[in-house]
Amino acid sequence: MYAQASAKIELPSYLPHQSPVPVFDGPATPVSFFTAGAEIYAQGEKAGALYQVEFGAVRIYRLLADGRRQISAFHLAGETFGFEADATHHFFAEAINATGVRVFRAPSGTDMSRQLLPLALKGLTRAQEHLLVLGRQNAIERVAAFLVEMSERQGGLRQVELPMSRNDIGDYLGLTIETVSRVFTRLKEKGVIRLLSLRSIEILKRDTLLAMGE
Amino acid sequence: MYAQASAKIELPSYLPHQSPVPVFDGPATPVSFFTAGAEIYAQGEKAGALYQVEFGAVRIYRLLADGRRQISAFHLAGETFGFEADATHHFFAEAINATGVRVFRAPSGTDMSRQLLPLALKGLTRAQEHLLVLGRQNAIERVAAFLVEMSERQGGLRQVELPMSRNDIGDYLGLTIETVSRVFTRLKEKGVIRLLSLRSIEILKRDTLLAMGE
DNA sequence: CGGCCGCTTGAGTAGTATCAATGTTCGTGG
DNA sequence: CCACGAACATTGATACTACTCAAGCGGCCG
Repeated sequence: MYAQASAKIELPSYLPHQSPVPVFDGPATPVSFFTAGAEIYAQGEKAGALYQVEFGAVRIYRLLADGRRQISAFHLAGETFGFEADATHHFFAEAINATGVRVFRAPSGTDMSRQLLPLALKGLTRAQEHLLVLGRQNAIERVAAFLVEMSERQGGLRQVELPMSRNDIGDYLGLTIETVSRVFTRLKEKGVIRLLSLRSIEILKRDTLLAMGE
Repeated sequence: MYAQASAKIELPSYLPHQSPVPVFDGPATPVSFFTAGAEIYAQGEKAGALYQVEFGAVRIYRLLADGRRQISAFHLAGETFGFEADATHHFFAEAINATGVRVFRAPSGTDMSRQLLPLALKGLTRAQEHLLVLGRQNAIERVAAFLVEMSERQGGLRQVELPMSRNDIGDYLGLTIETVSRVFTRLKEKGVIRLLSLRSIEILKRDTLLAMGE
């Protein structure tokens, strides 16, 4: 459907908060460009490569047979994804916006354990913390936790860029798009946040937000 | 509160389905015994050791300030846990029943990456799959997925031992104890499962259960 | 055998999903 | 640069699932 595009990519307005340091010492690999919605890899595909976001954002997700979707992670500029427990991808990866991804393929025989372990452990901790959000928090708490997380991942600034749609946020938080929208409205009414645009919010009461996200 | 007990441990009726192979080649370490409810480590404690379940079962969890609890994982005989992204434990670990745990401490300077990476990746995949359950499945689907998971981890047998209480199951699935109980009743009424005892079920219609758990 | 803890069952409610309509934004082409 | 259309987001009304509160049951241990 969507193919890789190598021309006419608009640069997003937000920049990497984490400098994209190569994952391992190897030959410089080219950057692949993906348009909004383009698939980077699919569940069931053969795995093996590592992917580092240069700019843009990526969603990692799984589907149920009836189409219900759970996004297990977003990856922003500087972050690495794509490692798997076996030779197969267990998830889908898609570009959310126009996105640049650097692909690394370790020469066969190379042991990447030392480089990969910290990334895997970081991901594991983040996933387990997200389990608490999905299992035990209500809609307001989930959205608050999400906004705090996005803020911290963007350097803790007041202004937070949300590269993803309300639909993506819902599928990340286990909520419907309508509920996400209503919570945003309530947070606005309470003066906790302000919407600069649909994809850009300003945090006015950080403490309140932190307390909500628990 | 609960201290390590070294005497009068009852052996549980279920056996390891996975032989407890030492995690790394090192001096044989003794087995620590924990009574039901005993803490193995706490959130905030200094991490560093690895733990392998010899017999019994362990729950890994986090708490919210108001006491809500999310169990992120159960570990059965043969499984290894306790590795962290940094030097601090981010979760609590408790024995569910009388449990034997072998503790490994790598000599300082040892690089365990090769051994740990597959474990971390396995845990990451399992956590991400659990996100789908918590985020997008209803009560019946969650319980069905749980029973299938427990069955598979015990060798795919018809009879499944549940070492944990309904409360633990609820906190793992993001449900209340009452809802878990009601779902068990419905599954019984539908002839999908049969309760041999509170902690032991027989799967009568595996296909139905698989379809429910998606 | 009695008491306690864990489990089950029931009634009522809160919170989120669903369905539906309206409003807004953004990208395209005139 | 503006107008249009499609996709995305918000708002409202209603339904339904799972939670809360409460009472009763049952197995297990002392």
